[in-house]
Amino acid sequence: MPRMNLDKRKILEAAGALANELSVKKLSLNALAARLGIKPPSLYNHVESLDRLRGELMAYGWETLGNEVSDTLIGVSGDEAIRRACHVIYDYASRNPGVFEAMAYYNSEDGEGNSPADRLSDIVYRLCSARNVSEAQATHVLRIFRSYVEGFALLARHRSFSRDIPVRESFDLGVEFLIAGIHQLENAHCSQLKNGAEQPPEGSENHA
Amino acid sequence: MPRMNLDKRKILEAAGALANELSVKKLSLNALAARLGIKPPSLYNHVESLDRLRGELMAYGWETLGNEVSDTLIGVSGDEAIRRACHVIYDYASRNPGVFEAMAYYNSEDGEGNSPADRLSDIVYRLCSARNVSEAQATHVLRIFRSYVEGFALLARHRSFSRDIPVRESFDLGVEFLIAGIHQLENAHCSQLKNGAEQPPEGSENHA
DNA sequence: GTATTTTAACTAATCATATTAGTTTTGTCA
DNA sequence: TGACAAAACTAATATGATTAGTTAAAATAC
Repeated sequence: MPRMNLDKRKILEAAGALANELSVKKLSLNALAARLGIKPPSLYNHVESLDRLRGELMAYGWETLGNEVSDTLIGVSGDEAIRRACHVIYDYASRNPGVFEAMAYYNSEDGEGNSPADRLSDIVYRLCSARNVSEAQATHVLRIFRSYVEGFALLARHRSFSRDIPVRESFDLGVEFLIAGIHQLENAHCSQLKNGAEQPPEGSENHA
Repeated sequence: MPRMNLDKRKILEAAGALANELSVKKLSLNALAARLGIKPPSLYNHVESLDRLRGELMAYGWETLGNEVSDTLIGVSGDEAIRRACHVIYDYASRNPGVFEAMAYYNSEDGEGNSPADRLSDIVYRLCSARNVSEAQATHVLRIFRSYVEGFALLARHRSFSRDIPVRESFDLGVEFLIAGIHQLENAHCSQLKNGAEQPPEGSENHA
């Protein structure tokens, strides 16, 4: 009978914590209600259904992550911006495995345009147009980065990687591969423009 | 009372078909039993639990995919082998979205060492050692490829990509980025060996 | 060929969880 | 203060996984 002072935020935070502890698929209304100190049916005053809750958790995760990425990129540009964005995403996924799983699974199906994918789009598009990479190719680049980063985070979460070789190094190397790929695009485009001979990309500067 | 002639294979095929039609999370014993012409409890003569079934579906998917990859690679080597392997995986994921989702989600947690990830390992390791890429780096390369290909397939499945720009082109471009990355590693290693100055990698040969 | 054992189907029952219906309580606002 | 809306509750329903216990078909032993 007492009133908890619940709002969407508190509920999503509790749901996120549960998802991180148990995994999304084990996130239940029972467990969530227990954690919030209410009975399961009371949740329906705040949420339409369990499935919808998962969808909102996804949106909440993207929003949080989008903010973290934005914060990291203040005053940073060029390749370094991409690197940092990738790292922030990867770290977020490590810290919030359950929420990140929701973000990957419940992708954009349930309405809720995923704003931070949009935010990431912006970053990549800006970086690409700062170089001479066409918008169509920027779209390719965006898809490639998202695929790599999300795929890596999911595999790492599922412990699909043996642990004898540092996982973080693999991730970083992949990011450098992709950044080098952008440079290739840029150079290909430049040499087209200049109509000159093929100019080799410089390669990543900091990797063994 | 009549006896269906069920075996694991038939059951997994029906489960796979259902997963592809409905998605893994909607794969239920009810639906599966109905499709097989038996009552739900009878399934327990063949399968330990729904969760275990999903795990076996994952293993079955990896095995099938592993065979397809092997078949494709007969008589093919070098970069082309990598390209083909990536395409086969991507096609498989497109044809069997539900099963592939199981393969990504239920990764190796539930026992069942995933043999075809091993098969892919073999391919990548062989390709790397044919060049001068160390074993540790081959591990990085393997992780990077898996992440990219699985991540891309999942995002494509979830329709996270706008459809105005061909998705397949994005995928192919990413594969070329990663192949170029392997070449970079190779060159980096060669120039170390020769103790020469840094030699810029040549870049991928066939992309705009 | 019959008897025994195992296998795979069944029905009936249980349990967990999401969800709905209907009620009560609490806080807000005129 | 008194009406109203929001948010909690209890009780009930539905669905789906799972278990218990039963029966019939196939395989095996004699």
